[in-house]
Amino acid sequence: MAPRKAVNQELTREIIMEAARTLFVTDGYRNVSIRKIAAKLGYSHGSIYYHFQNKAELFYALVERDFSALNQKLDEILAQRNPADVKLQAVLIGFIEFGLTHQNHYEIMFLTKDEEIKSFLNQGPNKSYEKFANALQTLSEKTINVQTTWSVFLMLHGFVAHYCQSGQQFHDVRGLAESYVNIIFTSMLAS
Amino acid sequence: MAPRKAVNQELTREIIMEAARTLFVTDGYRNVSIRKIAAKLGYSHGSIYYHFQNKAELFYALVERDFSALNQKLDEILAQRNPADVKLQAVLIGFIEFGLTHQNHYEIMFLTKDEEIKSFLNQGPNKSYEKFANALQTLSEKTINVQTTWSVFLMLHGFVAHYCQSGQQFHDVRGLAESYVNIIFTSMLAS
DNA sequence: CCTTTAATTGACCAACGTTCAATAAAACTT
DNA sequence: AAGTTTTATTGAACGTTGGTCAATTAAAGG
Repeated sequence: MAPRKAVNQELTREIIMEAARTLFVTDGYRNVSIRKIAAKLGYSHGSIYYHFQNKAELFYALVERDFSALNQKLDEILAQRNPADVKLQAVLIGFIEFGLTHQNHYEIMFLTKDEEIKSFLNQGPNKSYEKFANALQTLSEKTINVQTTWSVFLMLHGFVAHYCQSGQQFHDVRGLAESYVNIIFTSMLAS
Repeated sequence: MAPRKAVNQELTREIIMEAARTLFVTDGYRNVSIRKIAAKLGYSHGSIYYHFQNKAELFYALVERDFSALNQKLDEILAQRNPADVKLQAVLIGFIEFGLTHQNHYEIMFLTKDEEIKSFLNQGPNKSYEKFANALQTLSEKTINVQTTWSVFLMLHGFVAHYCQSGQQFHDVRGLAESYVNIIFTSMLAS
């Protein structure tokens, strides 16, 4: 009943994700519809479903890369030739910076309640947390226990979650983030 | 074109809110539709809009009471005849308990990005935070500054936000919450 | 040139939030 | 009691969403 597009460019997962990403970054998961993505690319909405099984899979494909980016960021900080305490603070502030410069991504990575999305998350959050926890253990020379490590994560999460919600950018709250991290930092050493 | 319901019971905001609340508590904002609420009450969906201007207003009306409940909870803790440090810990754990026993409410109170909902929030979150901050200031005998107070809030928020997302109940994480609060508590005194 | 496969389309579905003219019940007025 | 006004309810309608799928044709392989 319906023709097929002339072949100037076939759709690929890459092309779709590229279009989806820019919409996603500015508008967030809920305000981006499959139809808008298709319209932006000049295709019908049905074609998206040939490449992705549903909206959740498409957006998880974007977010999967963000887990890699976060993991890589942690690795880079660890690879710096700096004193352990400097690197430790860099890890803490780095996590906040990541969260606030990819707010809509962070939301899906660590904040969504959507069951459909969660079904795609797999081990992404766990793996990133493992990296984070290892970094803390290493840099503190094992002086902090798992309970404290987890608590530090939750504290950072609280900061990111709040400023995600308020919509402020990282550069707006850099100073706050630094003193927040300082409080966490000193309380880590005390334990 | 359409008749009007026989008069066994006229709809009121109260009745609607009551029906909405039970659905809301179990299913969350996004999974509760105006149509489901109306169906549960045996009315047409249009009738809801006579009593509430839209979905956001209806659910904010529910959440408004939760701000009162939270404020009241804080007042009750402050009114206890206990040492200040005991009350201080009760405030911290009380906030977490509140958040995790009203997860879908907490989400709208402190976690939503939905602009329509935010437009109804007004001073609700600020007012509750003021109460919380005052409690901290009073109970710590002014030894903590505003920056620390705000940080303590963000830390608690992180705990609640995470376990809201994971869907666990307060009684499942009571132990964790207590040690988390202890870490915060000792770091407060250190500052 | 013929056949097969792969990709695209758009009609279609169920559900959503929201609006609104039509309606009738209820409350007033006389 | 009759007439009028107000108030609450209805459901059709609109636009939008995520998702499905038979029909179709472009491209690939023979």
